[in-house]
Amino acid sequence: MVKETTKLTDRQREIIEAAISLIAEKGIQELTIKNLAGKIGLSEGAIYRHFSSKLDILHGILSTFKKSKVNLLAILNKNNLTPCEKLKSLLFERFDYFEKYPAIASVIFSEELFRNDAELSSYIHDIMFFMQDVFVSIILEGQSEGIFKREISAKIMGYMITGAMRNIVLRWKHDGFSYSLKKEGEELWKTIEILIKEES
Amino acid sequence: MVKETTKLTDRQREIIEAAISLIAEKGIQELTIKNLAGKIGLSEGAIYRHFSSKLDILHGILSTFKKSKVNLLAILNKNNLTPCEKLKSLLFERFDYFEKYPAIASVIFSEELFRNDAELSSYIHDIMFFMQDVFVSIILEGQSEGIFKREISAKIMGYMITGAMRNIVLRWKHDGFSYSLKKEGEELWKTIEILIKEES
Amino acid sequence: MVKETTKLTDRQREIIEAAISLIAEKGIQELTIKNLAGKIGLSEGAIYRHFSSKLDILHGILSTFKKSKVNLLAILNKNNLTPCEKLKSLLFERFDYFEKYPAIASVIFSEELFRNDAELSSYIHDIMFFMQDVFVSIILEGQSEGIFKREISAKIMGYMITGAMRNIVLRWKHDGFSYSLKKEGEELWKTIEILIKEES
Amino acid sequence: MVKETTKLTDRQREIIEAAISLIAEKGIQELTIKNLAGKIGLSEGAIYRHFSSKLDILHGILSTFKKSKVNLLAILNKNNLTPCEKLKSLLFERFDYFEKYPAIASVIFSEELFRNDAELSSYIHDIMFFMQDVFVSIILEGQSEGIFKREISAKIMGYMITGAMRNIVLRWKHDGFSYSLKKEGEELWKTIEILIKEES
DNA sequence: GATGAATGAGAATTCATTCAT
DNA sequence: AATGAATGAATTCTCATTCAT
Repeated sequence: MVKETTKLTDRQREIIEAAISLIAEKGIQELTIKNLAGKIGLSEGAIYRHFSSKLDILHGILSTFKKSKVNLLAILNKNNLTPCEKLKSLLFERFDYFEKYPAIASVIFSEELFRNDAELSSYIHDIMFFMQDVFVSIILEGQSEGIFKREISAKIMGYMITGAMRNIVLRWKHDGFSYSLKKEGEELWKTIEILIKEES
Repeated sequence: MVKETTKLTDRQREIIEAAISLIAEKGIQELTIKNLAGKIGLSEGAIYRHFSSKLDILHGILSTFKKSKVNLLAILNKNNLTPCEKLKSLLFERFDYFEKYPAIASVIFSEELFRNDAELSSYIHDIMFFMQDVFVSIILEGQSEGIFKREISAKIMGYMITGAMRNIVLRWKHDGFSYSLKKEGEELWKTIEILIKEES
Repeated sequence: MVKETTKLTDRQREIIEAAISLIAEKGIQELTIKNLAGKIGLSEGAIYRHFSSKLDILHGILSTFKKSKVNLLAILNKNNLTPCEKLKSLLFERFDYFEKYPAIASVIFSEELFRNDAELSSYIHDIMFFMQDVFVSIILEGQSEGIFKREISAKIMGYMITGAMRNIVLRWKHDGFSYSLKKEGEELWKTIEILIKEES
Repeated sequence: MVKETTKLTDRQREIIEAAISLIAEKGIQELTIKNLAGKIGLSEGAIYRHFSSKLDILHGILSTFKKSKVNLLAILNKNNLTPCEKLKSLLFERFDYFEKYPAIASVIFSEELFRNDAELSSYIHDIMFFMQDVFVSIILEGQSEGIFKREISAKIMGYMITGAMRNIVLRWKHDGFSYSLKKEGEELWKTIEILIKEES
């Protein structure tokens, strides 16, 4: 079993990356040990040198996702930023990340794929909920500072922002990654800013 | 092959309902002919008297979803409603529907599940995009009438609304359908109303 | 069980004919109750009103073949014909028959198709061997009258004649029944005549 | 997919041999993956490590048959042989081969068995037609040299010879391989020789 | 580390046959 | 007579996993 704290070997990283892109390209049903081994150029048996089971590989994938939480927290804790700036950089950080790793973007928004295993399922929900929570806490901060509208529900606003991100990313994927995701992110931000800011 | 226009027999409806709730409860991987037959109390072979293949059943499921499009259009075309009222009834209609058919709600927001088959995949994307488009067209209407903020992107707003709906429904499911979805819908509407309305 | 002596009903005949042409067109693997019923426009269950089992249908097919034995015997016993004339009319009778019922021709030469069931297997071998025997007895007759070469083996000659017939018919079928089988039969007869006749 | 040019592994050869004898003993309907695996003492799944599909196995069988073409061509090209000698050695070579591999003999003459798949069907027809053509070309050679009767049709003669071979082999099989096929071959040759040779 | 053969469980599907209506 | 639903066995094939080399 790959412990979360354990550093991954090069081979393990390679396998996880291959698994992610396999899912991103063709869906979870194509993530078979055979396809995975084929993609890397290993035999099927060899995979088991590096992961004790397929489930273990899926865990590895989700651990990878979890790592990106660190970036979020860094932003959240930059005290020199206003809530508005925080919100913006958070959003842009996410879109940058997804543009850089489209395969991960495809997979991270497909929670349902992991429904089979209880542990995996709660794992990915954690990740999604954490992202929402980060947004919510910034919004609350902004509301308490009086720069964001106080009458709206921060929780709902969190849902709206992460939901919109998901829709944008998945449509981007559906369109074959054919345009700049960053620009979509800027458009999203513009609208959020207008919506959320308290009239001064 | 089950034609879209064909009326389904009772058995076919029964099978599709069983399939939807199987997916909702345990995920698409549990949708096997064996489980399906077991759930209904039939032999595996018997399923094939009613659907020519498993794919055909999945088509049947998606057709069921598509039918709910009709409700949306009915609202869209109620000319005596203001855009604001339209938006509200649309939202509530959806939440009512999902509360009534939680299994469908679980499945309809899991586009990725159908990625295996190209036809199914585009089918479900159609359904999702259609819902977004309906929201967008109402928002545009409201903007042109000057009652919704003109500076925001209607498309983005559509993404935010459907995205929020999805997040709410999935969290509701994740929490075991333990509270009223309707109330969540009302909360969502309250926030949307505040955000979108032009200050008079 | 359909007794051999029993007269077939119209429906039974219809079913057997459909079965034969199904085999002729697409091979024995396509002879399923479903296909058969579909070809006639009946339900699958209905077939069992007329035959107690699929095996029974196959028996019916072979009985049909067996009936054509009668024609052969009639020729064999025409005492006013010389062995040479008998041989010729026998040959032509067969080619006429096959040209008229190409489906039967396709099937009767495919003994192997019936290998599954011991009874059917010996049945069809009977038919084939009977045909060979008829040829052999005529050849022997001709040899004893001194008009056919005495040094050749009548049995081998029988093999050669029926074997050639089979090859001609199957190639004819392979070529899509696109030319006259009768002409091929004449060519065959011309060669046989030359080969077999004693120089006078 | 097993390429024709690819050397087969030991296991592949073993599987193909088992398949051929299974067909020979009990007919094509008994050639199931289960029976095949059972005969070799493997699990069903294991078969698929060596052949990608059942069709692939059937291709393998036919490739085996095709290889015996080489022997025929070798005889055809022995320039020091007279047409008469060529014909004789060809015939004997075939009977030797069939006596050595009775299973193959059973199968090679059952073209109809492979009718299911278009490719297989044309494949086996190729093999049969090739054998006929080899006989025809030798007969034509003999006719042009004036040692075979010129008035007979070489094509028909080819049909007669291969047809007789088939009848002899299948009767031999039907009789449980209980006598020497070689002797039958000699009898056939004696008759052919008498029939075909020009009186000097 | 890596390979390749093997396994056993399970998947979708087909088929002959039965039976209530 | 005929239908339509149902069954149970069989079939091809896939997959995660194991293990000797």
